[in-house]
Amino acid sequence: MTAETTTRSPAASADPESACPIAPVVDIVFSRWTTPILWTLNAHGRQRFVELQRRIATITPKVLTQRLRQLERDGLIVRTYHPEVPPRVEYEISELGRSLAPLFAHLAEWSATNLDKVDRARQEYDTASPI
Amino acid sequence: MTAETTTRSPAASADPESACPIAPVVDIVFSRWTTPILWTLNAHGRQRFVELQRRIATITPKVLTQRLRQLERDGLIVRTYHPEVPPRVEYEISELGRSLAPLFAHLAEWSATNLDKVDRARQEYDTASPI
DNA sequence: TATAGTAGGTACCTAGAGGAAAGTGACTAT
DNA sequence: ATAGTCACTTTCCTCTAGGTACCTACTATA
Repeated sequence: MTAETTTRSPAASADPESACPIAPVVDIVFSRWTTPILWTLNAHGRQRFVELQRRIATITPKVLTQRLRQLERDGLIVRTYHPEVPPRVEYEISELGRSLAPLFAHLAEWSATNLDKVDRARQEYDTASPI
Repeated sequence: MTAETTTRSPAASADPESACPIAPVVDIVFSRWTTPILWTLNAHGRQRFVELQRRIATITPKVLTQRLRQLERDGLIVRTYHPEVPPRVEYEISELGRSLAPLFAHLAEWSATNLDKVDRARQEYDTASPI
């Protein structure tokens, strides 16, 4: 990550953050694989590593581990380790993570309303005369 | 996609899309550089290429062109070419793009409320005992 | 004895996104 | 004659996220 994210020079509308105030949130919430993980944990409740892996399926265990650690560090999920044999680890969404639910619902709503418009725009663009 | 088998096992939520219904929207709206561009166009109105480049600053002209083309194809922005000398091109947000504004506002609100919680969670995680 | 199951860790490697820098075309101003 | 402007385009290069494959400890079960 960019380690100098909190430098706030007043006149510097140079970096992408001052050009876009939601850039930090986008980094945290909408980086690669985080939305499927958060969505799955929110939809199906507390789950073990292999359950997540099975539900998302195209993610590799290495990357799943990375993303889970990152989400845990950001406080969006909670990891519970049970020192049994074989080991058992459970992941669940945190309160902070659950506070994203209305946002996700909003996004799903926009998707339902406008995704076909994007598709149509693409078709128009692709069939238009390439001047 | 996987369209070969007729066996529909109920647990076949394999691809990341079925695991996360908002994945397509995230791809369209929150891919790299798209949020700063959309935010800038929404905040400052119709702008020329160099204005966008100056406001976002860390983006290179090559990537800015790529992202603008992509957003135009998706119908989120409108490009207007004026065949003058020197050439003049103006970009503005489309109606479809403007429909994202409440979503962005929602995101900004979440950011204002919870970004410091993420920061605190990170500090806690980093200072915790690494068992 | 061998195998399966769990939750990862580690080493190596590749593809592709993105950055740097220079070029382009048509015209104008000096 | 030369330089400058705009909106890119092109070429080359780097860097890293992510993929593949294999490894760990431990026990129950066959």
